[in-house]
Amino acid sequence: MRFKSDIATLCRDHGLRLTGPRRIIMKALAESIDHPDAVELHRRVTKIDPGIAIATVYRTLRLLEEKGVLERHVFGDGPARFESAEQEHHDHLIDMDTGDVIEFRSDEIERLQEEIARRHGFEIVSHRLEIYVRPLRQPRRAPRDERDR
Amino acid sequence: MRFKSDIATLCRDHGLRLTGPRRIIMKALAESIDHPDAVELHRRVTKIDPGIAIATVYRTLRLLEEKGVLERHVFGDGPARFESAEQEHHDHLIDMDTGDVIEFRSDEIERLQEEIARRHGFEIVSHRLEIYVRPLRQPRRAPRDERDR
DNA sequence: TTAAGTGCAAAGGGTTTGCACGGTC
DNA sequence: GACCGTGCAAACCCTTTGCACTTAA
Repeated sequence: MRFKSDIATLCRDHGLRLTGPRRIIMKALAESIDHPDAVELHRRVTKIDPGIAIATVYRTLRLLEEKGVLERHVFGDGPARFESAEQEHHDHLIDMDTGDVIEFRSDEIERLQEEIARRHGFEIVSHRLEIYVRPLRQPRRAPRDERDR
Repeated sequence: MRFKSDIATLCRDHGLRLTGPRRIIMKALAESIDHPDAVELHRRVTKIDPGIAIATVYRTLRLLEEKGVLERHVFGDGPARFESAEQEHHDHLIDMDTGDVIEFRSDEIERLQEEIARRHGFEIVSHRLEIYVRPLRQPRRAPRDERDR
């Protein structure tokens, strides 16, 4: 997860004290390449400092969300998952087999949404587009031992 | 909420017993023009029979969802809200001022989603598009019969 | 020094479930 | 008469919160 600036700067800029737990939690976020939920993140930080309470993880996540540093997503009926808000807007493909999240962006879809909202007399505050998917079976040649059956 | 058939038929077709609570809950659903959640639905049915437990409402909703009669939606981080699954697929505009839900459909967006999923090597299982909106100050409301396609 | 941050445990909201009783088929 | 459905209360999961203690600034 990429942030605009380093952790100390991020805290200073938002009026947050740079505490031990905070540093570890934000470092774990920065090193995440996925979209972890609070429990998973807590698992990661307690490997470094087992004393960190899950309440602190929840508080830090909420705080960073309020400051606009993180974005919160709820896929299906699962727990909230987080990603950096400091990147271009995008939507998500969710691989239902693995839970993996793939980011994508479609200007065309964005434009159509604007148009639909306007046509109904609204302006968009935010939106959420999630496509729940399964891997396509690759068309493949049958291996030798599967032929001629 | 419109169902394909009457309540008795709906139950029989899905192997469900037509009990008193069930009849009242399904009648309340049929008469709903909005997208109620379990608590709101419970409020409505207890006006007719105050003895109906909220657990029964939850069980009935889950059952009907599993049978493919209802669709479950979670808007924002609110409670699950339900609508008939026996209608054409559509997406939702959510008026953030009132909580009202407006249905819309865009074949163009559907097509683009298919394209995106395929390009990433996936097939779509389901998707969810929610546009959170606020009324424009000089609203130009779409006529009732105007379509998005 | 002192307000912000923390750990812990308890509480919260929405939803599900175990149990014994009651009603439908 | 089976067995499904129900009411009730307790349990559940994820998340927040009250409290007393600790710590960064």
